[in-house]
Amino acid sequence: MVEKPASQADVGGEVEAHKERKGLWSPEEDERLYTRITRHGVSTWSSVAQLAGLRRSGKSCRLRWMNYLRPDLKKEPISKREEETIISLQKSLGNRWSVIAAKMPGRTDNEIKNYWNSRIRKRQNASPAGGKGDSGCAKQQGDLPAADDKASVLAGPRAKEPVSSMASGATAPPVPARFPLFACQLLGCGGGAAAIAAAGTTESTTTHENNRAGSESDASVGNGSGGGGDGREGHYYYCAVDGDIDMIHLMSFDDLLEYPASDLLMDAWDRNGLYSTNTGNSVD
DNA sequence: AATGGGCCCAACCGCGACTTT
DNA sequence: TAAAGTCGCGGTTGGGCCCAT
Repeated sequence: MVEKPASQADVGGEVEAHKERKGLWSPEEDERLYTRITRHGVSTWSSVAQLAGLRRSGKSCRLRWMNYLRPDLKKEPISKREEETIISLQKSLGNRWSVIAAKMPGRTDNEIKNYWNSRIRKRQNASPAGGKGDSGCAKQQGDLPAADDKASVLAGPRAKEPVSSMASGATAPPVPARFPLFACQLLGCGGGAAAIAAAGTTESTTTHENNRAGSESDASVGNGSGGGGDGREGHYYYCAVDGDIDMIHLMSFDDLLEYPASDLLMDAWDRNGLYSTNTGNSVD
């Protein structure tokens, strides 16, 4: 993907040494950017470009990191379940790709936007009946309105909201220590998984896959699945994602309790780190 | 084997919001 | 308070790949 003609890849070339480069990134540029960010973090993106010795705009560096180099990105294709999430969230949030991406750990807004534009929208246009023709889960999606609605509520009416800022690298707010850590999964393919965890700490156990760069000094680096406040006083949520849960909904404990117990699979950890599975809706 | 069209994805562009001075 | 700098978002584009002809 990053291959390019040699004429465009002369990172250190003398010709046009001061001219900003555009186009595809070479492996060497990727290496420089990755090394720079993982070792020193990000102060400003324009300085990253400079200090990494790249003739790229800060904007371009940011885009490359966010969409390709970030260690917490998923490399595998978007799954059926994730596709359903995209459809569901797009329906409730519109084309707020960054907000949608913030609810899908490891996925970027660009990736989701591309996926939507190239596949889902096209398919929906092809089927006049509202674009649900191909999904055997359409009914279940309709039967689980809460997931969408809650996502919508938590996203809030404003353009700026905390989930989005987490995806952009903001620091997670402290999570109240009194809550046990748990993750739950809504039954039914339409609803997909709902995973949520409130932890005694904001670290390690709740992050998705890895958070290598996130351990660096700058908060903008590789924040994993993140977490944050839900915008309502006194409520915090935190995401927990494991290999089987490839998408999440964020909700408060109160929101979660609105689901009937039969709709929930609960994997739970207590605050001592003890794990049990399918414990029903007893989140307390 | 050549080629034309469609698809997919990485990256750019323009703009608004936010932050800093 | 205003201006400049920076960031982040959504829309769009360009090019490579794949497949049918």
